Amino acid sequence: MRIGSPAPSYAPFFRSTIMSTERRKQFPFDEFEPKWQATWESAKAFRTPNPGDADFDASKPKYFVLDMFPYPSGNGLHVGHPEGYTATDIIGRYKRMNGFNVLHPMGWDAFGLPAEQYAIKTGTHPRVTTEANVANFTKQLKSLGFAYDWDREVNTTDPGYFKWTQWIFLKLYNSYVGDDGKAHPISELEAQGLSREEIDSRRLAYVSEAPVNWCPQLGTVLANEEVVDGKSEVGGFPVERRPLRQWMLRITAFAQRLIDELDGLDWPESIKLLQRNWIGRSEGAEVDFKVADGGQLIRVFTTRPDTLFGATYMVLAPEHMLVDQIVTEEQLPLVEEYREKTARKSDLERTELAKEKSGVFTGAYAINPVNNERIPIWIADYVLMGYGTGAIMAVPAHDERDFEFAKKFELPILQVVQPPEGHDWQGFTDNGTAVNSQFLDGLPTPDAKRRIAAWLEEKGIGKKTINFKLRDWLFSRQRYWGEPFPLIWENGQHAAIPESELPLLPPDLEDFKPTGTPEPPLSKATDWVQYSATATRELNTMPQWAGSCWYYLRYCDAKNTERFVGEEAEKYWMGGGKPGGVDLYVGGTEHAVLHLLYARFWHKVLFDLGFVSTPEPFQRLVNQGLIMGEDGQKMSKSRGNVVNPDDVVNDYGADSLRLYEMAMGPLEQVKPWSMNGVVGQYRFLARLWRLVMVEDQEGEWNFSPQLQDVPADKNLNKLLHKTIKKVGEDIEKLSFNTAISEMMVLNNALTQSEIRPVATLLTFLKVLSPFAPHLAEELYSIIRTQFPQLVPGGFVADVTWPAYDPTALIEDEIEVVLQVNGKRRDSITVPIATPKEEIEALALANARVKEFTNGLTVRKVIYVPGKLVNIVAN
RNA sequence: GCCGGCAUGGCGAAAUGGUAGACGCAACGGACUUAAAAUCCGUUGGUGGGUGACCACCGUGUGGGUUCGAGUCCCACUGCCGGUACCA
Repeated sequence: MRIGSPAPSYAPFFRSTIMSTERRKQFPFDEFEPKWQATWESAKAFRTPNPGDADFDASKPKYFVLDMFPYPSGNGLHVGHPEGYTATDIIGRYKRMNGFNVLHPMGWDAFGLPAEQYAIKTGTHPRVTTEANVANFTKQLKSLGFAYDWDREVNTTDPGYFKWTQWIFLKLYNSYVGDDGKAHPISELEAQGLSREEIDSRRLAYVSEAPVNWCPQLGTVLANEEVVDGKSEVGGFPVERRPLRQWMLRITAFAQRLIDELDGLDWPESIKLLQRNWIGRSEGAEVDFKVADGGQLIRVFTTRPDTLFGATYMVLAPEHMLVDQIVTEEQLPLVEEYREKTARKSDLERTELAKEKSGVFTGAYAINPVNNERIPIWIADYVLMGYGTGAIMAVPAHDERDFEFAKKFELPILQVVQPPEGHDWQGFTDNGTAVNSQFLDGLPTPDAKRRIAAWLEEKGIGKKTINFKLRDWLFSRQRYWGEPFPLIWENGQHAAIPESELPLLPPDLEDFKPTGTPEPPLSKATDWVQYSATATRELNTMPQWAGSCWYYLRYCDAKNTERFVGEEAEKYWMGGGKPGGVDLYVGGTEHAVLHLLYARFWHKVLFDLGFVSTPEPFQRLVNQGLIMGEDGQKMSKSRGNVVNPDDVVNDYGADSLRLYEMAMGPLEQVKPWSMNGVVGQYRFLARLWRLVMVEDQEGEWNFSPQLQDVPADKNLNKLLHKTIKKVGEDIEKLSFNTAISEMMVLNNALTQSEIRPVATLLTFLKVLSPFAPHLAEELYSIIRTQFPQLVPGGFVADVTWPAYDPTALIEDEIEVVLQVNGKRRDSITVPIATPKEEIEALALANARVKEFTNGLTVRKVIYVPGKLVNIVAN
């Protein structure tokens, strides 16, 4: 394809016929933006060759710049989307211009609830809805001129994609974590002769009974996001927790690595902290308490074993297995009632509504192993079955929750920690000194912890332990629109289907209505369910997170039918000698824990099994800030403050939108939208356009006679090189807003000069091109028609980033600010090479300085080279 | 409650410990126009003074501190935004 040879011709704009709704365009972006988008597309301008391709240049370094791919909702693009996308596009284009092979792809996280809910309502197959939404999103994204390699587009609902999601699941299913903390193939356990039960209990994907949100009125299982305050979002019916056979992923086996290996990543510290807190490592000890009379053991976890002497009662989670065994006949009715009541409550109710502590005495007692005291055993919902051992020793004197509970039920409170001066010991939870604790007395808390741990271990009744808040990942959903599990059930046992049967497509259902039982909708496809005469398929589907756990890998080799990603492609794009493979990952903070933790988990499993070459997926992470509405509120349909990017593109063009999204402020910051701000960027681009083009009487744009092939004067040249330098540095720092300001300064200077040197303008366009690629491309090609000898063929997107000339930046003279006692009083302009002594002398002799030092003694003269002189006098 | 982030003109913002407010918006004045829009030129933190070029003082949420010098560093506090919530 030949580029840019025909001279431009634009239709005149008839002002009189154009109404206010269709305001007159200040430059014909509506013509050239679609033109360049089509040109880039047909020229495959942003196709990225892979290792092995004929046009692949292995000598270039790689740069993998990634956006969090969107869920293609029916609402279309939101102005929040192009914020991150523009940032990565600028980086990607800039890196290309700097000689990198850039991988900058886009795709669709397209499984999910809304399409299924729409199907239930209208009967439209989710595939149809999804296709339409993807088409709309694609059109919208293409209208913004992003330099994606569309050949690498991925879609999580595409069988060619989810074949590999299912394949990775089978890897998880067929792996376990060894003593080395790494994933290994399950075949190793088989070789050791372990039983089927033992093997199943160690798989990274395993079956467990877990509670789901069951809504009897709606006759369906609900996702967490469909439950609001314990009621269904639709209809407001009560939702119960009901245990159901579920698939779980053993992410907890990676908890420590998920914490430790954050260290090598260039992520915001706040996000690392969020992940660490989510994983929630806590060091403590497990202690066994004997049940008096019964003899059963109750194991508790505590971070404060040093307070063991202060344990005056115990609490079991209501669901705790031992409750049935130890409860006395007398207390049984109360305990039963309490257990039933808590079972009905959702997690939300248990926490948010239970401000007031509740609980019931079981009638049983336990023996405190340190002093053989009999202490009562209670059940209470403030002890959670899912954390630790589901049982605690209560030390009311030094734990807020136990303190509250003990006060309410009038249980004894015994001091065992002496706080520092000025603190009340009741409810004191910090470090202090052990008291009333026999052999621990006088020890500071950390020492007491060590001492008691040793003692417990010696007696064989406890040991140091580490606990994590992180739970295993509930991986199954009772939904239609998700990846089916590549598993079957036969004689009550599960088994994987052969890899050759992947992808396992979901059955083509026509009836999407809930089954009315907790059975997943796939159960309706009776033919599909029957795998063989004796085996049936697993009916659950995977959660939406599944597809997004590995999509970045698929981008490296999106069309590979043999492997989830080709080895060579993976090594090249994900390699680079750092822990993480993706060089820059931009997305919202809402994924700080779940998506980013799940993806890291899968990646580590794949790494351990030798399928990928780095231990971490994402080296550098940046969170873009939320864009608020013009009213400063979060954008939402109900507030009516949503801005549609299509409207902005229509009125001001894609380049204006791109520029505005970047000029708003720092990328990471939360900031409000302003349509006037868009206009500012639009005017900037229009002014730049008019540097090259002038409008005649008929409203036709012609090449400007002010643009001439003459050398730039010294000041303009200095400004140009300053701009090249600053914009390049700012892009590297992701400070796009200040880069744009600097380009505006250059633009303003050019506007004000009578003659505009064409070489200056061409360089300016190169610097502008990552930000406003359409206008840059258009003006570049227009200038080529007038100065063919100055403008080589090809896209401006393909040119080399201009190098700035440091010599052009050298100032002949510098302005030195004169301060007296830190206050600016005057400034002097001196030749650059003026020695320090001379500048100081000039400063002291300065009339204004004298005025303010008059009558004072000069104590000190501070000279900051090239900047200022501060005279200290009193 | 706990954790994190933010606080600068009328507004969005900018400032390696060194001239606070670059750049943009809005506003105001002027040029062009029959007129308006657009465009171009200029003014624009506050208070006070001067006919004027200018000058002084005050000013980065509040109060202290470090420093020759603080929007920037330290301590204490206030307000707003986000996350999280009985994790023993």
